[in-house]
Amino acid sequence: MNRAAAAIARPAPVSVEEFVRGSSWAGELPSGELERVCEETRERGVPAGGYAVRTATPATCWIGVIEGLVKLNLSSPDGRESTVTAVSAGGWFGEGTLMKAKVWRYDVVASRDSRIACVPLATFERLLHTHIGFNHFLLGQLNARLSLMISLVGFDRLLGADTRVARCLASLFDTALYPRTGLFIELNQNEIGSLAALSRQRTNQALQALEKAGLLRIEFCGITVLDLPGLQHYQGESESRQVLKLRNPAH
DNA sequence: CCATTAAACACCC
DNA sequence: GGGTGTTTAATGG
Repeated sequence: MNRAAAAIARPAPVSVEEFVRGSSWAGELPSGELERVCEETRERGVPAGGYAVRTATPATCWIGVIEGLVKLNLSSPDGRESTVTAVSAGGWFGEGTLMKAKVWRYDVVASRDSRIACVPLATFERLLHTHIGFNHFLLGQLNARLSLMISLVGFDRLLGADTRVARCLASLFDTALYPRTGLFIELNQNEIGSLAALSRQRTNQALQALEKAGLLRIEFCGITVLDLPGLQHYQGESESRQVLKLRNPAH
């Protein structure tokens, strides 16, 4: 097991300690406390396709992505899976679970070889109870997450397929939640479909439309975003009539 | 009808 | 061998 983790951390570009010290909330802590957090935080390697977290298991740590990309997956009883969002390097997740149920409500699957930082529950609770600056960070984080989720519900209910793919991809660039997302997103078309709740071939059509519109480039096992504002505001033609049907039905 | 999708294909990294 | 692009038949609004 440790062999795998060591193999994944090839040249180890960023140590856990460097990662924690470089996090946006590190500045909210006094130096002694930050040092203690660094000592208590453990690193874990997760190979592509491996689980960082499994649904219905106890949540014992707050998790930051040092390197790689992980997907937060919901699964239905019949075995289908849907990706709620993907967390890239620099992102943190699980604070809501640690503060409430303390049982994971989703799977977290590495979409490629990843390294994660695990802040133990006890450490997280100490920060929560003793540092107001950390609380400010958490409020911002929860607010950003809520905002993202409201957007996602809107995508599902109001948008057509092409536009939904565009917005779901754009949502991965939320700077508050995912501070260091590069323009290349290493997700295959199956995974993008899972994000937008679409089949693979419909996703492929949508991506081709977006590429034709000059908003992104389709790569092998991923896409490169060329025009992020364009993706955020994209409105396909075929969708507009579906939206019209929903607008002012009585008038 | 029209759009979507699962299944099955043929490429090609 | 898995990711991609495309076709076909089946399905559902």
